[in-house]
Amino acid sequence: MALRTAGDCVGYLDDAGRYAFEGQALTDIEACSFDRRRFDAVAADNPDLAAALSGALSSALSQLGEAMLVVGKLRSTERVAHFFAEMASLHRQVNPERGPLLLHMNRSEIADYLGLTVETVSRSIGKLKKRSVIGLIESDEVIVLDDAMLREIGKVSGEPRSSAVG
Amino acid sequence: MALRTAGDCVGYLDDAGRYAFEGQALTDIEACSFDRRRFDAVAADNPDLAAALSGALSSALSQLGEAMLVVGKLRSTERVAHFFAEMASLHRQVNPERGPLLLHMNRSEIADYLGLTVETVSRSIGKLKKRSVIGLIESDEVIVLDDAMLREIGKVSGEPRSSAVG
DNA sequence: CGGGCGATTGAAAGACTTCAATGGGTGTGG
DNA sequence: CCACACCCATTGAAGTCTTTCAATCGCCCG
Repeated sequence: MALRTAGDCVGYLDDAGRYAFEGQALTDIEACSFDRRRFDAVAADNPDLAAALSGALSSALSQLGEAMLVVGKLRSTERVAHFFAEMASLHRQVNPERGPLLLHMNRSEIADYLGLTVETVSRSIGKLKKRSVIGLIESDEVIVLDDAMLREIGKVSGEPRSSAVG
Repeated sequence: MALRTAGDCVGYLDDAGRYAFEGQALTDIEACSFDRRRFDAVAADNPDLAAALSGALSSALSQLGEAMLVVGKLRSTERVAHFFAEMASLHRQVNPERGPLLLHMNRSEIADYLGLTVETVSRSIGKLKKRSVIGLIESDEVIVLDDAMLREIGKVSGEPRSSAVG
């Protein structure tokens, strides 16, 4: 339900206080995990760490809130545009040099992430391509041709549901 | 994007570390707010409080995750059923005695909460009523006639999208 | 009684899904 | 080395669901 990149924390404590996490790595990764008891002990002595943890949780919360709005209020092509914009943002964050955006996800995974079907995703990508907002090198290698337009299309606005941005 | 009831915490810290919250009270409420600096100081000395705060955040996170699935994978009538089930659950939690469920929301607010239109919500409620899953006293006073069925209809399952529960 | 607001209902249009078929790439076995 | 099977992406057509546009109904209030 959310995308993470290098340096991010994952997981949370469920209602029973147990660590909960489900995820899938899109690339090779390195990850650290900590013993809960010892981590809490350290956190108790380091207000900064506790604050950072709380910050991570808050950040995840606002990210999920954003995703809710995307899924609840955006049409298929708009959702796909938002997804690409999000991906591009993460990509820049880790990989400053300009280069094609590697999705590391096939259509089926994208569809699942956006609550759509494979076919709709494919058609939406087609529209974005035809409008020259993006370009495709491979089916999972994207070039953002018009970042401003991409963000505009994928933007969540308060209006009902008809911002068919030309 | 989420429903809260008596005793719940609201709000979180945004990326800049500032308190962020938007909400709407459906009934008269009493609320407490705390000075951030002093609260943090107290939390630093009370690991239990810090843990409770972290728990509240985690709980909000899992609640939002659930909502994501509802909005992303359920059809209109299923979403409405889920909403009623959720409402009924909160209602029981605060108000154990059997009684009609007061929504405190009009159709427009429900529609917004579920990412649907007023008309669709109205039609979905009509279907639930016709199937004798719920009954209406007033437009915002509901009686749950078949709680099991309500939960079944509003359940998020892994299957694609065609569990037209008879 | 008329006006206004919320809810419901109907009809048509629009969007997405589902079913079905095709094309491109890759990997395997003959 | 090539043929074939397979997976993924794309495209087409039909079907289903939701939205949009409109009209009606009931209720409360002035």
